[in-house]
Amino acid sequence: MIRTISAKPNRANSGRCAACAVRSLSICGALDQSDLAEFERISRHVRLGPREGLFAAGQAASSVHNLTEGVARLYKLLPDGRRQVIGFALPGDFLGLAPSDRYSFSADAIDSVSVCRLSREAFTHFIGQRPHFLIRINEFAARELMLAQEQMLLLGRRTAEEKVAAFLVVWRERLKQIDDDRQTIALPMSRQDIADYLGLTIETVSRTLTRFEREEMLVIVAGGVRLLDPARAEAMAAA
Amino acid sequence: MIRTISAKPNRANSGRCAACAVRSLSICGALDQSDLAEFERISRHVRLGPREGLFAAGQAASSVHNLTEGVARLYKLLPDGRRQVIGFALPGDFLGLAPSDRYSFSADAIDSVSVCRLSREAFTHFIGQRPHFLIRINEFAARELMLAQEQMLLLGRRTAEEKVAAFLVVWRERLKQIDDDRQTIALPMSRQDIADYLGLTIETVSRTLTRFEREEMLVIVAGGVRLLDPARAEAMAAA
DNA sequence: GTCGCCGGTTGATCCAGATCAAGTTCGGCG
DNA sequence: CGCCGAACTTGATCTGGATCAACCGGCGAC
Repeated sequence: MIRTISAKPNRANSGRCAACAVRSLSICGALDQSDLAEFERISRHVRLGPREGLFAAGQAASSVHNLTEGVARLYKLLPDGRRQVIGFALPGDFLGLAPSDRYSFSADAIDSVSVCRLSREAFTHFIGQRPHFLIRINEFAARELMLAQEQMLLLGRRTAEEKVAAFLVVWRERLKQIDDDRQTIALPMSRQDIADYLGLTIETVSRTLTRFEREEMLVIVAGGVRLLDPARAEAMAAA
Repeated sequence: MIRTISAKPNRANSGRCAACAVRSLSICGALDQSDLAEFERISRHVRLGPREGLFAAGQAASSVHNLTEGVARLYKLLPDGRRQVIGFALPGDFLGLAPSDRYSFSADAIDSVSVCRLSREAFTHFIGQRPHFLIRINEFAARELMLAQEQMLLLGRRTAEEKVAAFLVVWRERLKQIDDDRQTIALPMSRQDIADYLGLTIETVSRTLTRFEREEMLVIVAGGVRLLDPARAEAMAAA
């Protein structure tokens, strides 16, 4: 009886992965039909509301996650409460490259988020059987690492103005990649999140955006900004 | 004839990898006897003097490197010359996780450095045949990524004092891991390198170290520092 | 030797961005 | 509707670390 119940969600979700809108963007892009069926069997679809946590730093890293919908913030905290947002995860992003058995950062939903959750154990076994999948994971890791290095340059050596401009340019590029190519750049995260991502205060982010608006580089709208002068933003971001 | 000449260095170096002091620390720790022979065949041993470049950002990423001796600095430059050191590579470290076909950062020798250099092509082929090796590479990538995230926290949210203390503590730990466990922490890199790593100026690094010395937390010696009060340094580094 | 240079230290001053302190806007809710 | 609170903006002031400017000391060239 228990076996039947536990099998049920999988049957109900049959084809879930095959129908996944972000499959080709995600690590699952490297999986064929039969791989996909197995992946679906070992993964569980989870929905989270705004502000709900996916996992927290220090917890046993029992699961890996594949984001399919929404935006998540990834961050680290110092004992006194200072926070560094180390990234924003978008659909297609994989959260599970951990070198230890504990999460080294926390992740929570910004808006409504959907993820595929797999036990780390099952995931490790799964990848061990599939070298092409491992290569894919590797590519993702290398890309993450390059982004992290770019962010170090930003945090260590750029001015507030450059930081905000670079953030907008890179974020726009990422949204474009997941096919959200509107003139308005959606900013689902709060000013505080942006500040903690850029190593600034909320006031500096706010002032800088206001100034960009005054200088007619962009317009601040509900839930985002509209870039009027992308070239200028890109120039600021570049140096 | 050409074939004989090109085979010669390999024969001369036979057993080079088997005798490698840092093999167990490096990605090669995942290789068995026969893997190792093949790895040796496709790799070339290169020595570099102080300040010599391993590769530069923007160049075609034709090689991957495995550091076996010495210390290298990895860094990114902005068009106006501002520099961010994104890491220091020690024996056992692997430089080759690139998501694109161009190097995204530059690397050069700080002191005398030895590396194993492999063509990216041969390396890609090599790992494709060896899933256990891929898993090892993955572990290295995950560790790199975690270090990068820790560094983002440092760059974005820590004070100058915390940055310098954290740098010393982490660096000491790394030296310990490669069996350089002396009371004196060797600092082969310049003050400028440290400043560019921590997102500070050379003056601030110098002043902070001098103050630590005045406060009897450490003693500045030629080529490094001697930690008198590691507990205090660790407390500073923690928060 | 001693000259010059390079890496490092130290001091005085400056300023970008933090901090402190009000406003303002807006969406949710009785 | 009007009240509340959260998110954001704006203004005034402060300060940690940058910048500017000597200076020191060791060492390699000659």
